Amino acid sequence: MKPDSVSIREISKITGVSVATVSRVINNNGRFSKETEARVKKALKEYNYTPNLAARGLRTKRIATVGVVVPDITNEYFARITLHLQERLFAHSYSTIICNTDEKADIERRHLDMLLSQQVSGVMYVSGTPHAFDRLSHLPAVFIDREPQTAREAGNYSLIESDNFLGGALAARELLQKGCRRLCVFKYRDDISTHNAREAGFRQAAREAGLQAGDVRVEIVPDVSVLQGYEKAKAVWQAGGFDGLFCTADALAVGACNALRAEGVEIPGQVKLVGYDDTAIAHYGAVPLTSVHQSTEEIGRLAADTLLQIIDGNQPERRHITLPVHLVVRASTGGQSEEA
Amino acid sequence: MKPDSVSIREISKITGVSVATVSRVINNNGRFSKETEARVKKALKEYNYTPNLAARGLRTKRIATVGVVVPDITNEYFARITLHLQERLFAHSYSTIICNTDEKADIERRHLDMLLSQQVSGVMYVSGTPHAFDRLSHLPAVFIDREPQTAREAGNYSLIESDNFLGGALAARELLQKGCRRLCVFKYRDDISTHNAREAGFRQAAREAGLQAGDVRVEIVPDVSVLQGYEKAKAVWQAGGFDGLFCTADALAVGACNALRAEGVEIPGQVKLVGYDDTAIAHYGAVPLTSVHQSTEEIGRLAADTLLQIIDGNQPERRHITLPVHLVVRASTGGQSEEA
DNA sequence: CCTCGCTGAGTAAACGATTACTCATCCTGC
DNA sequence: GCAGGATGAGTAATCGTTTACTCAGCGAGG
Repeated sequence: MKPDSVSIREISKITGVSVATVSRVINNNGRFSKETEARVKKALKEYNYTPNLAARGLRTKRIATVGVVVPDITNEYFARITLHLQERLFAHSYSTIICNTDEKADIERRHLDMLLSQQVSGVMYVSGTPHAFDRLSHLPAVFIDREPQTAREAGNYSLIESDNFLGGALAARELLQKGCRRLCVFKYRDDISTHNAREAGFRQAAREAGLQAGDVRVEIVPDVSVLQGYEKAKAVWQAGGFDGLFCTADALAVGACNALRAEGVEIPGQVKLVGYDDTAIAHYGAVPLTSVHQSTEEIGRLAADTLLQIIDGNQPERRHITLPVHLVVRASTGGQSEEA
Repeated sequence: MKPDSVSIREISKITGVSVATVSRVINNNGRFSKETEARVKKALKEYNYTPNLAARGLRTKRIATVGVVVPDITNEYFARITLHLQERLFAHSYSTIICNTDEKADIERRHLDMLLSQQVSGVMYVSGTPHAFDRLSHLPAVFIDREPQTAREAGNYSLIESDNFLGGALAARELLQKGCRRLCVFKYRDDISTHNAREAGFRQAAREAGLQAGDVRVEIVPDVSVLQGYEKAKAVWQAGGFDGLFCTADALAVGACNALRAEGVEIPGQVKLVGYDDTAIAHYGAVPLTSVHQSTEEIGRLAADTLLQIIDGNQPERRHITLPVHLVVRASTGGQSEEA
């Protein structure tokens, strides 16, 4: 019913000032008298003016929109980060285009082409391996969780991650302190810095506690899914077993838990279990799961602020931010207390 | 490194044809010879031409982007729908701007203003009560799950939902068939068509089985959260109890399950429990949860196709689509079999 | 031989907003 | 009384595409 949207020109006609002045008032840019300002603002409100972002973007070559590239939005951890990113960016009047890549290079490529076409002012990579990073080497970018392996020379980006090494170490210490000696790690892939760091931290803590390298068995899984955890746990248990298991993602731990119980193994009696990310499933699973917690809110907030800094042309305060993590102890390691 | 992006004009200079012809080739629109086409296409590829969507949007007043308004992206059910929406829209070369409203009217309003500024060609409402629907009464829109209560006269929209009435009825029949007679329903709010329909279906099935209206107790909860389910279950149990509980969302059921077990109640021995949405937590919770399953994939696919039809100016085949649901029976009602 | 219709392609005007120039007016200080 | 700076505001070019007109050339029908 209402007019689709009035343009700056119509406001100009209505108020009797030129379009240039209207634009100046809108952007609070340049000089104009108090009266002019009042008159224009009144008209803007009254006629419900909505700026045409296409026109503005065309002229200024920048648009208050950033792309968010995420491997799987149905993963609760990623969803939470995405949510906080959006909240923060929205508060700075940026909008976000969320792209789900499913970890597929060709999908990511198409998404990036689209983002470039949209003239987005920056890109946020949530835990993604950027296969197509070269396409946007000149664009402001922030990586969350995973470091880009390629195109590292292009300078215009930052990395925000939580302390994965520490997270792995906390997991190991918890298991060791609770008496575990035959340790096992289920790690997601072998080429992701995030998960490698978790393993490294775990190993180091085990070494410090006097274990030999051979006392820690590491299994690689190709997917983060409950099913993968289930299958792998069944296989490893039947092939010799362990008394402490650390999974670099909660879903794996949940699957492992199910498999072990199906084998008649008691948790935490015979096997103790630690997951990662502290997702809802960890709270409410069959056996409440001890898990490494990282603050998605803080990650999102910092990442958004950093990207905005880069977009504004300021060097970010820090190029590489590492956030602390802590362990939430639950029944799967037989504990009540929560340790920082 | 690479040139930011070549424009149509540069392609025109390179190939020696006019910009108009280049545009025609790009859009496969109008007449041009085979040779011209080949020459232009070669140049486009070679110089890595990327269309400027701002310019195109400015000229054509429409842009291949739709807004997706969702109350809470961290809710697995919404996230799955959003994912499938995006996949489908992306396949038709539309991009999506995902907006999280947190069910807050003012946030929704700001999001909608932004979407209008972006000149999006349509809006998808995922299970949201459109508080600000009037802002976009002229825009193509598809509602998923919840029917708009206001501005209903504006004709340009469709509604996709699953059969909530049937879902409620299936839940009731399952509980009744397993011997429950003192039934209780935890319903999310009292003003949401979706959840009201679930309750209505539940009541009707109970009536058909010979129960009196008084045999079904209904409790309203203000939030879909595990905590709410926990508190409400504790209170209701201590105030008299029930032997069959239906929650209109899985999270509530998980909370209720925890509370009841904390009270020493056996599930499914003393109380049987049915949830809704069949989310991961239903599979892997402490007691695997019987739940009503709706296909997020189908909902997403249909919604996307319908919105595209409306955008293209065709009346959608059906203005109101209702999808079937089925019950997945698990331990919380003591069952193994899966019923359609 | 003239005219008509078709084909392929160029010219130029939008779309809505921003901004570099320009300019009239007024004030201030000498 | 006048130079010169400050102030407020208008003119017009521009961003990259699309598209309504226009037109030259060519083949066919009368």
